[in-house]
Amino acid sequence: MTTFRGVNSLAEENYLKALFNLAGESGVVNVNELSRHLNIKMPTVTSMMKKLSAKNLVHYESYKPLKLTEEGEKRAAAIIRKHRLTEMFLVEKMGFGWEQVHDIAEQIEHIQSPLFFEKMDALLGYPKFDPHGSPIPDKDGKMKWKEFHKLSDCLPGEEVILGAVINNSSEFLQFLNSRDLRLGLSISILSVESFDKTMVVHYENHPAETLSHTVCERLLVDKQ
Amino acid sequence: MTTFRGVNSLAEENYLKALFNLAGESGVVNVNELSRHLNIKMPTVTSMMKKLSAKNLVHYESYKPLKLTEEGEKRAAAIIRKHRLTEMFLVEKMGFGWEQVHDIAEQIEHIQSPLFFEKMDALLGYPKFDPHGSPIPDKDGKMKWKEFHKLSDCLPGEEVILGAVINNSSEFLQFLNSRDLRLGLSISILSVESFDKTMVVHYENHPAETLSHTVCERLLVDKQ
DNA sequence: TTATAAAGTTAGACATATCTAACAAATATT
DNA sequence: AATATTTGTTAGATATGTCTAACTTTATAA
Ligand SMILES: [Mn+2]
Ligand SMILES: [Mn+2]
Ligand SMILES: [Mn+2]
Ligand SMILES: [Mn+2]
Repeated sequence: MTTFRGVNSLAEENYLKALFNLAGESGVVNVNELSRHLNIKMPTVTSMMKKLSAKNLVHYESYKPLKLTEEGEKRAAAIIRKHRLTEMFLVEKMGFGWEQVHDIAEQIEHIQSPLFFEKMDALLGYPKFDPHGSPIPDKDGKMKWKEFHKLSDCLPGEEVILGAVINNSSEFLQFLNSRDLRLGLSISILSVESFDKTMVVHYENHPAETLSHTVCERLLVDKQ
Repeated sequence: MTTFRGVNSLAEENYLKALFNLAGESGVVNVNELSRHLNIKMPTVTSMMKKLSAKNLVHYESYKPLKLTEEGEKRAAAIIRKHRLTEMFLVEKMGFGWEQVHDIAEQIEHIQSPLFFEKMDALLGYPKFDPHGSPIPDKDGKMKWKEFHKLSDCLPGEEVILGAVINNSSEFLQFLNSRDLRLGLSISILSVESFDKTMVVHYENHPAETLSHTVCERLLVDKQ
C-alpha cells in the first residue's frame, strides 16, 4: 500500500517547518543553521534544498541564504498549526503537562487528516495560542506574536505578566514547573545584578526568586 | 535528526500488523496473501520477510508459509493495541463516527509514545473492545474474541445481539449507519431466502429489513 | 591584502523500500 | 503422468534520504 503521505514526505515536512521556525525578521536561513538545527549534515541539506526548490517551496541559489516561497511558507505554517493544536489538545483535553507535549506533537504534526485537526480545533474552542504561548497559525497560515518583551530586558520595579516561553525543552519547562512559573503569572522585578544580569523577582507566594539571565532571556512578558 | 522510530520502521510495523491480522487459527500466512493485503508486490514481501526473519520476528523458510515468532506477535499486538485504542478514543472522546476512524488510526498506531497511549487508555477507562467490536490486546499482547456467530449462520426465529463487524471499511459502516445498525442492537431473524441466503430481520423500529448474505457474513452476533 | 577559517557544494557511497522481468517450485487440471 | 497455473524467489533497477571526503566560495583575521 502506497502509505499515503500527502504532498510532501515526512522528511520534507520537517525541513519546511525548520525553515519557518528559524526564519527571523528577514525570513532567511543559512544552510549551516538549518543543518545544525535538524542535526543533518550540510550536503544533505543542500540536496534537499534543491529538491524543495524544484517543487517551488524554497528559493535556492548557490551560496545564498535560503528562503521559503509563499507556497512553502503556507505548507510550513500548516504543519506548525497541527503541531501547536496538538500540544494544546494534549494539555487541555488529555491532561499532559506543558513539558511533555512537544515530542508527541513532533510526530502527530505529520498526520494526514484535515478532519482530525478540525475536530481538535473545535473541541478546544479555536485557540489562538499553544501551551507555551506561541501563536497557532490560522488555516491561511497567518499568525501574529503578541508584542512581548524578554523578561531580561525589563527593569526593577516593573510588574509584568508571563506570556510565553521561548524554549520548549522539557528540561527548561520542568525547571519552570519547579518554581511554579507558568503563563499568566504576574511577576514583579525586585532587582537586577549588574554583574551577571541575574534577576530577583517576586510572584505569588514566592517572595524572592532568583533567576539567571539565561532563564530570563527565555521568558516573554507583557507589560500591560 | 534521526527521526526516532522505535525498534521497527514504519514499513516493518505495517508488515507485522498485517501478519497478525491475517493469521487465522493456524497462525500462518502466505506470501501471496500478505502481498495482496498490503498491496505490495511479492518479491518485496519476500525480501522484507527475510529481513524480519533476521530480526527474529518472523519464521521464514523458502516456499513455506509465514508465521510470526513470539516476539513478532508481541510487537504486532502492541501496534494493534495502539490502533484500536486510538479508534476508541476518536469515537468516544472526539466525536467521530465509527466509519471515520480507521484511516486516522492507521497513522496514529505508529506514534512512539507509551505515555500517549497510556493516557488514552486511562481516559477511556481501560476499554476491552474497539468501536467495531474487536478486542483490544492488553499490554502483554493478549486478547480474546468473544464467542460470536456470523449472523449468516443463524436461523429464523433466533434473537441475537450485534456484537462486532468483520469489515471496517467506511463504505460498509456507512451502509450500516443508513440502516441504523450498530453494536448492541437486538435483532430478530424473520426469514432466510434459501436461494441467495438473503435474510429478513427485525430490530428497533425497522419491522422488516432485508440484508444480503454478503452483509450478514460480516456481522458477528451473540446468541445470549 | 593575503592567509585562514567557516560555510557551502560536488561526487560518490550506502541503507531502505519499492518495482519489473525472468526463473523455479509447488499445486491444480487434464 | 504430463501440462498448465499459481505461488514464490532471484536478480537487477529505481527513488528517497542519509553520509563522508574532497573541493570551492565566502567571510574573517592577520
Ligand atoms: Mn512544540
Ligand atoms: Mn516532526
Ligand atoms: Mn481499524
Ligand atoms: Mn499503519
